[in-house]
Amino acid sequence: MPTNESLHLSVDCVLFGYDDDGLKVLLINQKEDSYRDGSGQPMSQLPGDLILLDEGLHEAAERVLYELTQVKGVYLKQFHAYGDPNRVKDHKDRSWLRAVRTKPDQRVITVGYFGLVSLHDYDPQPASFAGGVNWVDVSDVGPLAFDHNTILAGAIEALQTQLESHHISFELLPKKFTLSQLQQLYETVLEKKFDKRNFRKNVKKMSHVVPLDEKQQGVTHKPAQLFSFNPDQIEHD
Amino acid sequence: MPTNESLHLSVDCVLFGYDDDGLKVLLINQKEDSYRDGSGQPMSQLPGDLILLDEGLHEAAERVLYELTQVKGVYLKQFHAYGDPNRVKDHKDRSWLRAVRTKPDQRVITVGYFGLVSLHDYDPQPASFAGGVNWVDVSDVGPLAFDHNTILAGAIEALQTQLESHHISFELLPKKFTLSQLQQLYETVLEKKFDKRNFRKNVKKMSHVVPLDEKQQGVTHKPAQLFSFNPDQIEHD
DNA sequence: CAAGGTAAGTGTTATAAATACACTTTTCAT
DNA sequence: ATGAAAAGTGTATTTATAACACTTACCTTG
Repeated sequence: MPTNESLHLSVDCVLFGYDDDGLKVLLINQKEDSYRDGSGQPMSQLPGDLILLDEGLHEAAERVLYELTQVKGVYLKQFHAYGDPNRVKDHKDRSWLRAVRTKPDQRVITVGYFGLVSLHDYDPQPASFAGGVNWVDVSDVGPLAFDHNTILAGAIEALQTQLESHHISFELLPKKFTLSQLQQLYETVLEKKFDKRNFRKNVKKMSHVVPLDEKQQGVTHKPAQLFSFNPDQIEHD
Repeated sequence: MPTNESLHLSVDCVLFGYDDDGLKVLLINQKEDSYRDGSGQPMSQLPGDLILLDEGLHEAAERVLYELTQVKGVYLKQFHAYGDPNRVKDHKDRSWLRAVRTKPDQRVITVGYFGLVSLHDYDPQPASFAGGVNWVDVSDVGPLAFDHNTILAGAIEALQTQLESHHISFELLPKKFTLSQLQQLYETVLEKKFDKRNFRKNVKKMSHVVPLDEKQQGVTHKPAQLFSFNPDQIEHD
């Protein structure tokens, strides 16, 4: 039985997009008709690619995302490497690999990166050369190719952990945001409710969240005070 | 100028060993005389190896440690992947690579694992086929080969973070331990002092630390109560 | 066998952080 | 002018953290 002669390395990117409508993840589904799951649905996967010989891991993740979304400067963070020798050998994944890779049997180790973009200000215009590119609500994600459900779960966990410890929430919000938006973001990502008054008390202690001389406009209720992040105030690691 | 034609993957293990004497890390120094730093000192490095084609990442880390220390069942956790294209190309590292690798110019991406062992009960007997194998106090570690100082720093950070969030302290302690030993472990790893009474108050709240009907013996002072970890009480992720 | 050395063990008070909880205000729409 | 809708605001309670010093048990030695 012929097995892999060599070993390849890829990055897979879990790009989270957030707007008032929820937390989404960018998925692509392959054009190839043959690549469908049992029920004939085209199967989705995380954007990823083999890394080039002279590029770093972070660089590779940036390239993958740029090629897909044309967006640069996305916050990106490595969270885990996945190296099960059989991670790309599931039956359901074979047909697509045969269609798209010269060596479908090669073993691929992948390094997972998660990225954060705000979907408020603009839509990162998925460049859809690779087939359909969709933002899918994280709670509506169905079965993905390979071990991509596992990778997504790892990314969500990393995002939850880091939302509290590092100051990354602003990567998911518009430049100017209300405290209710900030609270909703926390509630969505961490999947729990916060008390409004207590939440705001805590925000007041954060020196990197600064109130603007500006109010929300065009709403049918009392307009909220706008805030922004002051990057200078963020303590880095 | 010929550059890498292929890309290889290794694991590097940061094996932490703890005893009443401090936190150590297992380093190997290469036999090859040629492999010395500027001042003629033999250079040390973290134990690591290319992964085999049919083995998983975790498995590979287990193998590397088993080959070096003959110890199985070590707590092992992946913490980061390092993939700078030039990470093994530093001048200081070339001579050894030429001596030991068939393709010294190949690019190597490495996945870092940290491991924890208690040095109280026994000495894991470094199997020294690979040259000198030494436990070095983490604060005495000098310059290492490749980017291994960076990797070590990453491992220490991961250990610090996880000592508090996950319950891994017992991996570094003898099966039966005193509260003073536990406190010292925390103080050593986290590099800060704790108040004895407050520390013990907190430990009493941890259901996975259980008092034994047994006291310390052979000490020249009031013998301490012994405790152990109850693995059933540890909430897993 | 008494005295001294050594680390173990123990409680209280003060300060800070987290939680629980309900009404008033501002704007827009009708 | 009225109603709808979300913004905005304060206090009291509970819980966690922090600071702090003396007594106890065992071993050693003289």
